[in-house]
Amino acid sequence: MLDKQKKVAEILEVTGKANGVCPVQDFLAHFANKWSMLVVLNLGHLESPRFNELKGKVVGISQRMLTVTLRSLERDGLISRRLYAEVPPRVEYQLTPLGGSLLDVMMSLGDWASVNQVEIAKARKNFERRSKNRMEKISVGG
Amino acid sequence: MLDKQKKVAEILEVTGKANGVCPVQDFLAHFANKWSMLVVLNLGHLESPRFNELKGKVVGISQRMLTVTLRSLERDGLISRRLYAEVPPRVEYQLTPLGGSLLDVMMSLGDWASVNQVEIAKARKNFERRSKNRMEKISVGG
DNA sequence: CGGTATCCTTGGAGATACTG
DNA sequence: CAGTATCTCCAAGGATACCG
Repeated sequence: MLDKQKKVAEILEVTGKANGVCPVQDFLAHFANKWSMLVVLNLGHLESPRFNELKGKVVGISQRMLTVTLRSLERDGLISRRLYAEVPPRVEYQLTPLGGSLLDVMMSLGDWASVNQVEIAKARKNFERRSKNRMEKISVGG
Repeated sequence: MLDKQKKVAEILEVTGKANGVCPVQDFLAHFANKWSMLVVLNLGHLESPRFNELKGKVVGISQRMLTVTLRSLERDGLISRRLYAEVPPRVEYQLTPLGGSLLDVMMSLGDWASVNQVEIAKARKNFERRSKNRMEKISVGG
């Protein structure tokens, strides 16, 4: 319990210092966009998929966003890109070991989200109800 | 190893179905903003801090964004808010058990980020170098 | 097939001023 | 002290058309 607090303190310690950025914050700034983690998950599932194969799996992504996302992940060393000099060209993507390690973290995050999504939804409903009551008191005359 | 693939498959399975959203995706959509996780971390570190105390710790946050962030976390049941009817008013925030469980996940994410930030930075430098070479070939005549 | 290039929209977030 | 209320800006992301 107190170990936990201490560990949090360590993580936050960096944050205050000159130019120090919280690792969690830093992570989110880079990877917490609409598609990156979905692509990582799909690459953990498929084996060396091609561009359009991936596009088919990542439901709703546009060609542009898939390109942007893949470049960004490649840039950070999470995925590798292999271009085969054929006509028409073939490009395959796969997770690097680094990307694979991130996949583990994402899975425990996925676990947490799966387990607790009901409780969160419940909390949200409760919160709505409470604020609605306040509204009703105000708008009785409407 | 194959267990891992299978688990990823489960997480992604929801995604394809009608109105199904990937838990990871869902998580990010709600919590992956600029301040939420920083606030959660700070609440894991401090004990029942007051509004301005928190504002002092979360470096760079504005009054507005702290309010917005706290409301959102409260709405999702991750933190609780206690208002003491004093003059001037005193408000204290703390993590709920749900929020505490999220803190654990964030800490393993923080671990990953801390351990791998060097490798990521290196990968990024490498990537820049490679694209710069391409640029130089193009702009020789400039 | 696997991308770029371009234009456009939207909402997250900052700055500032005011309040119970 | 602990917030609201506005206004504003910018960059993430979508739509569409073209390219090696």
